[in-house]
Amino acid sequence: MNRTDYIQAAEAHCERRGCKLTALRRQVLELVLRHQGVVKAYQVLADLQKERGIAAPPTVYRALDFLVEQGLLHRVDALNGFVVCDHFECQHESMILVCETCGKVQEVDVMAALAGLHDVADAADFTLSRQNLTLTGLCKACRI
Amino acid sequence: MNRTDYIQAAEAHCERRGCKLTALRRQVLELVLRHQGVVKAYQVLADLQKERGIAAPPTVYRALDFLVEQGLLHRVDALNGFVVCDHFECQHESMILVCETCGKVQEVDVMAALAGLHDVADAADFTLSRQNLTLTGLCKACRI
DNA sequence: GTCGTGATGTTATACAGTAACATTCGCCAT
DNA sequence: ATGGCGAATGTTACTGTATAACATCACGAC
Repeated sequence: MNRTDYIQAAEAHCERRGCKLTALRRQVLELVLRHQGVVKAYQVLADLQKERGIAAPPTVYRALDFLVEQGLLHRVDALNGFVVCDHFECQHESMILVCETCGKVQEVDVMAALAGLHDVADAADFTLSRQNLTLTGLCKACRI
Repeated sequence: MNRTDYIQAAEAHCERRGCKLTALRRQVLELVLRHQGVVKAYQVLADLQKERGIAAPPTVYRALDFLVEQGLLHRVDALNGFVVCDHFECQHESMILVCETCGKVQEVDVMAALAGLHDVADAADFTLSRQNLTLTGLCKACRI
């Protein structure tokens, strides 16, 4: 899916969920798309400032929070960053793999593996929220 | 295991690993133990200042980093916090469950479930680091 | 119109973490 | 003992991350 298609799909996705991908939110989403991998909020802020003059932290944080809420982005806690989700349509939980060496990120579907975690949580009388796991390790290229 | 026993075991644990649980590090560990659940670095800093007058952020961060390295604490990325590990002796990977409502934390052993995650990662040509997962959800009490 | 609601702008500040350098402490080789 | 080394701690200052609180704007419902 190219960038334009993605944005269009994202817009429809928001519409279906009863909210709007406004101009600002779209602009922030585009800025995140332009990077590959994890982006930091203040990087987005800097980019945004280049494009539209002044902008303050709350502006980008509000947009990023919205995009995460809609499932268009995932927050990567371990890195204080954000990464695009390219399958926001389907409801799969997923696992985000972050390479400790090169920083590259990949997202994989893990319904099966997560079932095991849910079992363990159930055994501990704990109900997991829907969530995307972020795990760190070494990608193929860096492992060599 | 009570607090005193824990500290003693922790001290021995460090000794075995060829490093020292110094007075400062022990004091920080005690401060973390005093809370239940997740503690923030600046909370520890404030506590430390109450006990010994001035203290600066690097002082507690260095101690916390050391304790995490020794396996005595886990970092909880999602909360920018730290939590005591009560089984630092065994090498199990574990899963930390954080209740979204009451903030209580429990740690459970999940070798089996993690095996599934490792399989998925392998399939993606990705080598996971040893790590402790942090998942959010609702604990028994808050689910009602 | 105007009112309510949601989005955005603005200011200021709180919270989190680290770089860089100074100082102290414990140890041990001489 | 002493001087020198490495690890730990102290100190200053800063960078990065995030949010509170309030002002303003856009726009549809009535």
